[in-house]
Amino acid sequence: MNSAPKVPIPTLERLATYLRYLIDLEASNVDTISSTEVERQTGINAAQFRKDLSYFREFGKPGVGYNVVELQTRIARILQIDRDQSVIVIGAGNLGSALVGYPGLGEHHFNIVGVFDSSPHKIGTTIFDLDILDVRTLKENNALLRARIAIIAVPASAAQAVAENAAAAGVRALLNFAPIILKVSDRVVVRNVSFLQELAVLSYQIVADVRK
Amino acid sequence: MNSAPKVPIPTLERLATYLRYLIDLEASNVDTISSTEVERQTGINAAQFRKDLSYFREFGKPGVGYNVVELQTRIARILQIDRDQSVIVIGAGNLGSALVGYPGLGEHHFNIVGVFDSSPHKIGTTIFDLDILDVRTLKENNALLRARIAIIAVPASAAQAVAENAAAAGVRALLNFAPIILKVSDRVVVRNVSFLQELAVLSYQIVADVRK
DNA sequence: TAATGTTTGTAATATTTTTCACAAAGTCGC
DNA sequence: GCGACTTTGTGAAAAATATTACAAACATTA
Repeated sequence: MNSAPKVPIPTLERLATYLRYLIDLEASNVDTISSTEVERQTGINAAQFRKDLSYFREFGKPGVGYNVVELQTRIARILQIDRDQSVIVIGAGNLGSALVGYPGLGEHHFNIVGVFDSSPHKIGTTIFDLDILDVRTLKENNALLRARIAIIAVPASAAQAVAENAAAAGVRALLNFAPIILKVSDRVVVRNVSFLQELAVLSYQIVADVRK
Repeated sequence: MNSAPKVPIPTLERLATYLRYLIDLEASNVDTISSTEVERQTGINAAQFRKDLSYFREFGKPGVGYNVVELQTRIARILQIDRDQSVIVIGAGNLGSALVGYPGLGEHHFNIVGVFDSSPHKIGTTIFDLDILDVRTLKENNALLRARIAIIAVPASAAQAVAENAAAAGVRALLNFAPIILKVSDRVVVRNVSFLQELAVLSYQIVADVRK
């Protein structure tokens, strides 16, 4: 399906960073930007920026730089966030709730269309205008909701089962907040976010006295 | 200060993963584990595991494997999470609040000792038994709290200023949730968590049809 | 104790990612 | 239009990270 030379994950991560930055630039009425200026403002090497973009044909004009609006549009299209995407959140605890209420998601076309939980105390109640649904009805509900991205914000003990149910319900991508390595089919992509891992690395770095 | 051969960041990240896994193993009364078995259960290459550990002298016994409790203890010490660490949370919105209430942190010796916000509606109120303090008093308060790690959960527009204040207040490490690249002194280490970035990468990967 | 099997630690190799360096393309002032 | 700049896009080099492969260490069985 995808015959393009494969794009490194770090490049994709940086594309998202560039996009944020370009949105700010547009708001400041800057219409052109050079890779050198990107480096000055983001700390990301200018050649890195150019190489990242080079995975997707030409963007810039020699001697001038990049058109802010055009680059923004193209990166958004590459990342598929130029259109609305349905996302479901599984787990309506503190973290799940915070994510449902995070306005940044909607601003970037990630529309949360469903929230699921297993607790009878939560099912049927509402959170940020969304009904909390029974996680046991995930498959039936997602047949209608058609979300391809799920955010897993349940305890570690429930995460693997939830991941499998999500996959069976047609979900193709998981953003996993549970501190566990999920085993899923090749058809499903996973990214993990672990606060503890991040804190642990910082904790080490403080004493290791790493310099930039 | 640190003359040890420098440890790759990916290795540190994996150490945190191993630690979680070892805690589970101990709970299941497993007392010895081999690198092959680690690979089978976590998907992390066995040699990778051994190499990661090799940055910190020997751990295992040829022909046998690794003692679960001992390895756990040593990794915890390496990551400095064998002792209590004070952490402050700046920003008491949905996300900041969720973090304050996240029990996993305390379980791993990350003790949240202070929560700060700028909103007069929040200052003086309580969240999970902690008073919300005025972010303008960060420096004075941290002189007492002595946290070296701060979690930044404020809007992007406030994050840079907050980071600078935290650094001035003696904070040495920042876990930044704001979608912005912080500019801080060499003495401060930063790690960024961006939900949008994670979702954007997933969003790309769904259509790029990446296989493992 | 010897033979067999398992597992570690690491040197060597391979792969991935980043950075360098420069030709080609474009701008600007005169 | 010409010369002096600026900036892109990308091969080539460098650096970082992951994997392979294997000698050495230890266990186990007989």
